[in-house]
Amino acid sequence: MNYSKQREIIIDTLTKNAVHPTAEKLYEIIKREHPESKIGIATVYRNLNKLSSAGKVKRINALEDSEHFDNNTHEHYHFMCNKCKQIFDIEADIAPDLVKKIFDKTGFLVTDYDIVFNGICKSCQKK
Amino acid sequence: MNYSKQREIIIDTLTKNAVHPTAEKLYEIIKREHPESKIGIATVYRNLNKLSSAGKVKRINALEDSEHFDNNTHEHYHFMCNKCKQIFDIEADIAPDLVKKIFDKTGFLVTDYDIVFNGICKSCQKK
DNA sequence: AATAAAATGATAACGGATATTATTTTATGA
DNA sequence: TCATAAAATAATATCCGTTATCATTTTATT
Repeated sequence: MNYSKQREIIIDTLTKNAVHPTAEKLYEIIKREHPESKIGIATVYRNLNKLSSAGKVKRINALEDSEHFDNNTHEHYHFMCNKCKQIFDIEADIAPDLVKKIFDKTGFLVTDYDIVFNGICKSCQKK
Repeated sequence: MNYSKQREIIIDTLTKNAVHPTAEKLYEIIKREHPESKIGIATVYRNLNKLSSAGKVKRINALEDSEHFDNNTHEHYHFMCNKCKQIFDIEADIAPDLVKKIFDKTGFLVTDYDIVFNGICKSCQKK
């Protein structure tokens, strides 16, 4: 992967915005914060795809219309609040050894997975 | 929900096809098996949405372009093989008490979730 | 500096899903 | 059982997130 200014901005912006933005959201932020960059939406999609194939970004399939992205590729899950629509991190230790358990039980080799819980977050419950 | 012949066919066909079809696939099967029914694709989508809101059908977000549906609404997970693209069931006991664990740990109230593993199934590994 | 490979911007195109609308079917109850 | 309102349907236009295309620019290599 060759260097590009745009990719640097994309990675940088995703890292600074740990809110798990969609490609579109990320594009908006970049346009706002780097108006000189003249970056195109296709470039954002192209790079997020490339980075997620390379394992440098995690794609989150959030039971919604569009995908979200996360610069944290360490094992963890997500929780999306149905009211405020925010996405929170959930530590992976609530369900240990999933890959091994599945292999032992079924012989299936898990290479990737994505766990997204839906519900109401703590602060939205109080409202 | 009022009765309709089309909805009956949709439920019936989904029940008989435990392969977790997409709306489009289901539509094709119905056209083939009930050519007299003249069912429209929008009706299939409309009913699957309605049935899943009513909890009578489970929507599966399979890290793919389109959604799949499952008539089995009991708690279980899914495994999608990257080679043969088949979707298999995984029993829920590999990760017990997720909802409770999340609530205890974070205060978030989980109302729904969807776990889809990706990888290579047993028979595709041999090839 | 010359060249090839990679990346970009602009935008057309794709495709899954939904909205629209006129029509038909179902449920209700007089 | 007929009249009426609500629900559902078929056909299709539309929406919108994402990808493909392609001419141009940038990066890496020698």
